[in-house]
Amino acid sequence: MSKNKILIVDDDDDIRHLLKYNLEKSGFITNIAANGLECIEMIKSYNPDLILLDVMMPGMDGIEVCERIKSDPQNKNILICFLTARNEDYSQIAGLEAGGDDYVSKPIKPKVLLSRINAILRRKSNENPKEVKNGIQINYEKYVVLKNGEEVQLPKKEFELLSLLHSKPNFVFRREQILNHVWGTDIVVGDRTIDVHIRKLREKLGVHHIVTVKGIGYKYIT
Amino acid sequence: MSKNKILIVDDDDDIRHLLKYNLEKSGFITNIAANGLECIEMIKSYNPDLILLDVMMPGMDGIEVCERIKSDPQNKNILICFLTARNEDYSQIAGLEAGGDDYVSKPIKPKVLLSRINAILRRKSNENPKEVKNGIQINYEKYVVLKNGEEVQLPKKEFELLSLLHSKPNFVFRREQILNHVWGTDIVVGDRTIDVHIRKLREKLGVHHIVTVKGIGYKYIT
DNA sequence: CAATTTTATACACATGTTATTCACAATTAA
DNA sequence: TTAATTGTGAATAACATGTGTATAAAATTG
Repeated sequence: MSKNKILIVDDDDDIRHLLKYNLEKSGFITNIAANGLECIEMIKSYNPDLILLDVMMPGMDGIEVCERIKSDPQNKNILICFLTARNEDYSQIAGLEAGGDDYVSKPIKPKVLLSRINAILRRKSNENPKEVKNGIQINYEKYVVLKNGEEVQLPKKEFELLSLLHSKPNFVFRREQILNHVWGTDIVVGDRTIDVHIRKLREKLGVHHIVTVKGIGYKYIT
Repeated sequence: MSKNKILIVDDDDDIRHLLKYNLEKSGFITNIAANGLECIEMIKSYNPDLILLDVMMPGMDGIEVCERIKSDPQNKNILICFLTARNEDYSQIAGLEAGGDDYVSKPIKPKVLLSRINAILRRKSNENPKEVKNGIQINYEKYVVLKNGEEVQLPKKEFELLSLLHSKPNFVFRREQILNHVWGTDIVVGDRTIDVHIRKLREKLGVHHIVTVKGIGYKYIT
């Protein structure tokens, strides 16, 4: 698992750098933004996994920043953790929290923050376990396959077929199972269809990843 | 190895009894439940090894029943095999399948069901890698045989034949039994067919693993 | 919305594998 | 020894899969 990138957004310079220091010491890659605008501009280039977002900021407040971020489907897998001051109104945050994120109250205790961050990331990584298997990594959200780090765009059916096989490495999927999962039960396709898609995958990923088990089906090997 | 207990859960009375009849004929102990609630109530007292669980049922559907069962750590070694109708949505089953179970599509052919059940049970009994029997180990998921740790790919019939013999080391299977299990009861093959397959296995695994019992059949020795 | 490109499927045929048969040799048990 | 049974080599049948190409369907683009 590669290091997680965290974007710290707070108008207070001291807090920014305190957090940066602590998080980097714990192995995260960090970057900082002083306000909502900077944050939004930075997302594209920095592509953080998680944003620590101060709620109370001059100009655009954290809630609004969050809404803007989440409104772009491209960012739907970016996690947001609010930093809230004591006495802050939690009602709005509560709503967002239902979306899966979290918040930490100031004053921030590094240990608390850290465990909170780890919890969020763990939750997230459980959601879509994208381990690398045999040089092939699948990103279900971006709908893209990484072959030795290099992005390979696969058409829908090929992607789904690979996902299935990849989800259980070394497990032999019967042709019937493959049909049911990738094509669905009500669709009838010729019996060469699976083979053709397997061929395409082998062309794109290299022949050695998918192994035929004659009379049964196919398996993705590690 | 004691007889395996199977709990059959389906709302259709005919199917329940058809399955019960077939499975008992094949040597399983069975019990039936007509819906999810009955099933769950029955688990504690009956303690099945495997549950055949219809997906589409009035009230609680099979998926939910499964989730409930699996949520209790006590039941974690109960196997679940879904019975699915054509046109059923497999997306949820896919996830559960990753847990190690399987499914059979309706209309259920007794022979398919039986071989599926046996595969699941074998897979299971193979899970905790106990002693290797005479240097030969079978991996039912990968559909390979490990000969001193080295993978050997066997064709379907050879694999099934070996699986059968291997499942009960030192037990002599009569030729008739072998035919029934590997070839099925309605298929007629010449009387040299078994021998030929045995020969192939001996070639691939070494002659000393399978012993002929003249006039009776064969056994896999440890 | 028509043109174009991409993706999905079909199909015929090549290829390779697996299953089976058969004639006959070897073995074994009585 | 003999009759039954099993082992074996080689031929063939049956089958499953790979592949080139055609076509259909879907998505994209101007």
